Amino acid sequence: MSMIFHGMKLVKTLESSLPEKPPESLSTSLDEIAKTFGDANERLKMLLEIRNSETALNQLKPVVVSVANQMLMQMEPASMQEYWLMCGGSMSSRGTEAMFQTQLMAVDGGGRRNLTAAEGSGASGSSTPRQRRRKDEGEEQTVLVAALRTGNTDLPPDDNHTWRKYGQKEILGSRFPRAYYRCTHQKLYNCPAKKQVQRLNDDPFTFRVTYRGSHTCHIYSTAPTASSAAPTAPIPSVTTGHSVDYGLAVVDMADAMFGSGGVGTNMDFIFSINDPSQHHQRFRQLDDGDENK
DNA sequence: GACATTTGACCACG
DNA sequence: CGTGGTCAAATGTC
Repeated sequence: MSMIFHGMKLVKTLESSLPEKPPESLSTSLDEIAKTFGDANERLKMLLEIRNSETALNQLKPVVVSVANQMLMQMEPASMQEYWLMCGGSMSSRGTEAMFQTQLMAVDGGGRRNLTAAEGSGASGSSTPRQRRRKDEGEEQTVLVAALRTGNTDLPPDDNHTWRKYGQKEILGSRFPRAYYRCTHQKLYNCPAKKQVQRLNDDPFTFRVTYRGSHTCHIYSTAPTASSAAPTAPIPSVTTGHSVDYGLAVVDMADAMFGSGGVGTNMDFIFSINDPSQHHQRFRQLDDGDENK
């Protein structure tokens, strides 16, 4: 939408200066307009792709389509301009090439298990098997993130949290291994946040990042929304001073603009528009055929 | 020495 | 029993 508005603005500018426009700059302006609308059309197609995948996604995310439609139908120019500015500021301050993120939030509705004691007991062969947590209850949030195209493209884009890698696993049907990270402050502040990073099969320059658990080692300027329904005792004294929580700030911003769906199910599409002339990323359908079995 | 990463093994779960 | 998530010893880095 913002790109369309931008294109319209260019058209108006051109229109007002048309009589005295020299042919060279006229050509430049037309090129710019054509490119802007072309890019907007490309993104529109992504959204339509999302809508068309309703059937597949509905099993998991009943609200996907409505939110996509909100994007398409209900955005107001004023808020779009604001959104544009917010995105631009946020992204430029980070200096990342992640141009396009799709956020998918879900709440695990599954049952929870009682975890027994014996945490941290011995290694293999011990008579008391160590406790292994599985099936983290709470929300799960999946984000498609463009990989850095310069430097080490193996590294997942920075999300302003410090993560410690604790595992890597070959995943059936995936060309690339899945990496497992947990919050660096897990021990210190009992922070339960974790994330998984997985390259997409058909686009090595895109990561699927799945966040689990919300950070309790951080302070948010705005109250986290559905993504942190029940945070466990935030630590007020922990102010790292290093920038804002980009990942969750994005969610908050999207919530503020679109409004959250019901508890636990909504989908926010984040277009990070640092430089609108670059968006090599294409939306990937979140279906099973895409990658994992 | 403290902390992060690697990696094979362990174990929960379907 | 296969798969995926986690553990923890070994190793690397600062």
